[in-house]
Amino acid sequence: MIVYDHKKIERRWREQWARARLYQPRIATPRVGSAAVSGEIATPRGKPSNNSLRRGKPYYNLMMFPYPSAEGLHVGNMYAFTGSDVWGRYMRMRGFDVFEPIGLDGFGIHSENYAIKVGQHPALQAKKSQENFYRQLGAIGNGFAWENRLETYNPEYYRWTQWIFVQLFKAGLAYRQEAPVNWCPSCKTVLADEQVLQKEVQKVQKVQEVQEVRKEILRLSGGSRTTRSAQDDNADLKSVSASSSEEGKEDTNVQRMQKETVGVCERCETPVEIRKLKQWFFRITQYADRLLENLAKIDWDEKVKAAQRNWIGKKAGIVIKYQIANSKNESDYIECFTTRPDTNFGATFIVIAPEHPLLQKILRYAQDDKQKKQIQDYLAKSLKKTAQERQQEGTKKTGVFTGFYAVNQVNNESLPIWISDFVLMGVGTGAVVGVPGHDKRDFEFAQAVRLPVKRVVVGPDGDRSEITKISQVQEEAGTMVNSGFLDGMEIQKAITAMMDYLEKKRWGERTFTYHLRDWLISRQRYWGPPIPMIYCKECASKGLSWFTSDEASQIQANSKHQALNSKQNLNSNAQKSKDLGFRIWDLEFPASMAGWWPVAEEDLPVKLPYVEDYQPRGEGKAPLEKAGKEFLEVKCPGCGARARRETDVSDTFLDSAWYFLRYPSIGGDKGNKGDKGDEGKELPWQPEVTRRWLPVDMYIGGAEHSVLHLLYSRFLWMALYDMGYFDFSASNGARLPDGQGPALGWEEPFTKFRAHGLIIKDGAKMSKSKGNVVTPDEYIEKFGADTLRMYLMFLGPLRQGGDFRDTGIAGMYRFLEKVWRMYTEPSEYSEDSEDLKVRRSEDQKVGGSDSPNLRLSGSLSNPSFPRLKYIGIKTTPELKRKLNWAVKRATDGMEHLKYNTAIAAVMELTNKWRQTRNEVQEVQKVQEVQKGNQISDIINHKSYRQSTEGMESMEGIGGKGRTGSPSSASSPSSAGRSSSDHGVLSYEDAGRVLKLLAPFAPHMAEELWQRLQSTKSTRGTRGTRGTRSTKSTESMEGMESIHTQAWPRYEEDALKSEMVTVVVQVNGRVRATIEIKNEKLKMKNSREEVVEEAKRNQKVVPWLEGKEIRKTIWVPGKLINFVVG
RNA sequence: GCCGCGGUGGUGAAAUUGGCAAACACGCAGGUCUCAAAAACCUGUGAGCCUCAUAAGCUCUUGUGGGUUCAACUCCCACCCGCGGCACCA
Repeated sequence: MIVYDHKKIERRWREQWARARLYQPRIATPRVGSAAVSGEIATPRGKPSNNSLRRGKPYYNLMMFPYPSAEGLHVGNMYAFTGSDVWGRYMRMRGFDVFEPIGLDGFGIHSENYAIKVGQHPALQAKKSQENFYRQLGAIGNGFAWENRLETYNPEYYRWTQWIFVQLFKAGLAYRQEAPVNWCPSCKTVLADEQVLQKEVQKVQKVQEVQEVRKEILRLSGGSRTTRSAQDDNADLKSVSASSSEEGKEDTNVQRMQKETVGVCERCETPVEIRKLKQWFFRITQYADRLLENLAKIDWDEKVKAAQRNWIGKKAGIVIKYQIANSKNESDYIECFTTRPDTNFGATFIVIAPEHPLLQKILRYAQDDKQKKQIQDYLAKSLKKTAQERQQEGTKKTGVFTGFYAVNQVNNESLPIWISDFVLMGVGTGAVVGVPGHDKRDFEFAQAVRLPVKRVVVGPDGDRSEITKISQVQEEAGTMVNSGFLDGMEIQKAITAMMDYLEKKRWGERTFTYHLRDWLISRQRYWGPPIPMIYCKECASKGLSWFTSDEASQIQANSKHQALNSKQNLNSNAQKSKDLGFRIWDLEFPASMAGWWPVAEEDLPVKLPYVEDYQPRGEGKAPLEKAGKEFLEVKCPGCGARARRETDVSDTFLDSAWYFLRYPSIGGDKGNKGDKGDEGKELPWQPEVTRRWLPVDMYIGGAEHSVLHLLYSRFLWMALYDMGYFDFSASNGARLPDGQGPALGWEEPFTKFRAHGLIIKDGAKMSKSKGNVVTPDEYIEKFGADTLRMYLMFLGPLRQGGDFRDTGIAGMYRFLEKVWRMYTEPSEYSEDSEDLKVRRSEDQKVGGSDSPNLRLSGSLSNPSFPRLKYIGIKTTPELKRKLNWAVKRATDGMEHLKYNTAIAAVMELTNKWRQTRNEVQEVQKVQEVQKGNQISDIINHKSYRQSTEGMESMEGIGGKGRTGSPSSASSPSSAGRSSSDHGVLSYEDAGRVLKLLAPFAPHMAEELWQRLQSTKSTRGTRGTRGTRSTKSTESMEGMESIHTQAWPRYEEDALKSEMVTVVVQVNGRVRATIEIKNEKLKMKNSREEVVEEAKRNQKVVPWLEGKEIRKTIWVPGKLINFVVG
């Protein structure tokens, strides 16, 4: 017997596949007369093969590329890649020309930090990592299109990353601004909002804070009735403390419970600080609405869509203007955004953020020096605080009165204007109208600084009393009171009524707020693409920039930026654009852009210079500041004066936001070059190729990129689309599975997205600190990639992840060994029966003709024909049915990414196959013994008779096999033909089983498939194309890979057994099962007959005895339920 | 607090349209083979009860409590727990 040598097999096939370019799809549209069209190698040229799937429609199967930052890939990565590859292989077998590219996201902080850690220059480290990662990625046996790989640090790639930056700049979607930004003191760089995580930390409270909390507890427990002074509170506290015997307990309790959340760096978990720096931003907020609305139309995991909705955070509300009371100037007003204008009659104050622009005026006009000093002190204190400190203070409110009042025009009341750092400038308008009666946060502030509380809503509890406790603050539901024209209305109705009223009076304007902020691009780091911008002092002093150039006005004149220029794309973010000094839709000159010029497209890439001292310095200075004159000094593209390059590099997420666009256009006869666009300009992608392959059909990746990568990619795609860089209009909806284009008119880059789950190890999360990171290498070495793939996919649904345990993988190896044996184990019965000898000679006469009889008889003329134990000429009917069942279940499992069920189906099938074979063997043994003289005994043997009956009517899939007896697993009814048939599954069907296995265990499936094919070809049976040698397992020449074969089909009819099991219930409880003939169900009175049979059933009778059957439920072919009383 | 996903044997899990809960595995137990072990193969394996025992049978069981239905892991209502996202968001 041949041993299953996984190492040899896997190495061999990986080489063969590469040589045959099996996984290189036909990237370009086929050209007439072209001999060497990519991906056509495996098919004999000029001879179209109906078995060839290489002409299928394009299918772009994308997996998130890895960042090669650490020691290598672990089994978690392996899990994800395999999951994606299984899908790709399945789609290939479904007839698509599948493109499954791979690359490395090697630029960026991940890789740089790792390089710093191991003390290696990032450029050198990248080479090492690249080698290691590609080796690992090769070892897992995925069907990658290796010729199309890319690395983000390759100048040929980042040339185009920079190109994209330039395009966004020219479209007004990139801008530079001083802004408070998240600063990681450890990574010494700024972070996008998305890169700051909220982390809960345990914090032991200081005594002072404990007292604050205790005060609150006293209030909550009803200790105080009315708003009181701090002195009162203290007095109260003392007396209670003195009388309380449980004081100590309470203290520790408070200490234990205290938890805080801090913003930390996504990579190193260092608490983030806030700094003000001049930075480049991408105007993603301009796309907030489209990014939000399109979510409803794309086929993505709900989880990911929800995360994006949360992140975009659109809320409807109204901006209300409050006039400053003691100012005659009409432009002196405060704008407050609120979602709850219904409570406006309950407003008792206004609070503004310490960064609010109005404060400049307030300080200028403030009369009282003492108050001015107070304000300045407070501002100094709170502006010094980091966001982290502001947040850590939690619900503890502080504030200072400005001395100014605003007018609430709905009731002409004066609202004192306060400053507090709980109000954030970045949220809404940076000013809040305080309704302490119906907002818990406002209530806390009112209590802290002793402002009045007014009730305007009566909640469902009916409480109409004065609001003195936070538990009385009604936020959600109720009826309006003390609110003039709103009285008696439910709050929802009142919101609308008040909005209508305010808009009519022109005191307010309906609008939306968004949580989404513009995308911060600048990084003061080394390992990234230099931002391709040039700053010219000369131009700056004259107020010149690219936006004043001829090119800019040309673009403005015949703008392609349709969507950006159209009114309908404006939203409340227009407000923010205005604040920045320019609007993109009319390309008004932006003041902050003075002196800035993009590097000309033909001068790209701006190569990252080699800098010895690449480590981040902090203080907002980039390592490239040390790059030397050759890099830093450059001629101004505008005036020709000496100018300076930007030294920041761009965010890693920009590298990965467009890589899927690049993949198809790499390689082939184009090499790594771009292509001429419609206007003769070079583009990062070949328009024809892009039309053919994009958008991505299936994207699989981690849920951790729900907002970062996936949102940025969508934004970039939309922006480029709006700029007119993709033209799908004339193309190819036809390439999609159902001949439909995406519902969105190609506005989205990823038609389908699925998030894979995570792999844990023995119940614990894998992490370097725990030292339980599992690398695939050792398992591939020991068990092979096929076993590891199978094991990982069998753990559970792909979206769910699973727990990696060593015992489980050994079990999977056993399974594959079993399968191996079934395809290689020779039959122990070498003697031919008389019957077979006769047929043999007949076959020899027929020779190689295409007689259909050949299939049934099988030519045994070649002495090398391996006679296998488990594979023969015919498939027994019961196995045929099981095969159909398994195909159905496996197909279903594939479609829903529940690979575990697909594998289980194949397992069941092979179990059945072996079991059936064992039963046949029993018969054969009997025959061997009784050979010749006791034939009649054999013929009378029950199972032999049954099986021959079955064989006669069986023909191909969907054949009307019959077992002639109730099918129960233990009876030997499924025994195949006697000794003339050495096996119970036909060669065709054995091939079908391999096909089901092929996506999971691609190497073994290929090996066994080729063995099976060579066997067939030496037998001279049908299915041979071209000449095949018995050496074909050594070479793919002239062979067709199993991976381009059609996925098996199943026939509904073939699933039906002769006998059907009907469950008999009494009052919903199973009491018996009865077997009836399938045919019986088709008869007119089948119901009556089956019900009668059920009633007579021995096991059912006692349950019906003496009871009246009130109702009988009949689910045809499945179940009977007697309802008795 | 809001949004999303989930909760089924000792473990990973399965259950298609509301129709036999626990398929397929892992683990465990027993057996065959063996001087022995490993491997391989076979058998058993949700819990409880009845029974001398066997055969068979009965009851219970899908986070909790209700409901709809002849019938609920599946649908509805309320709640609990876990994971993930957002959050002094106005």
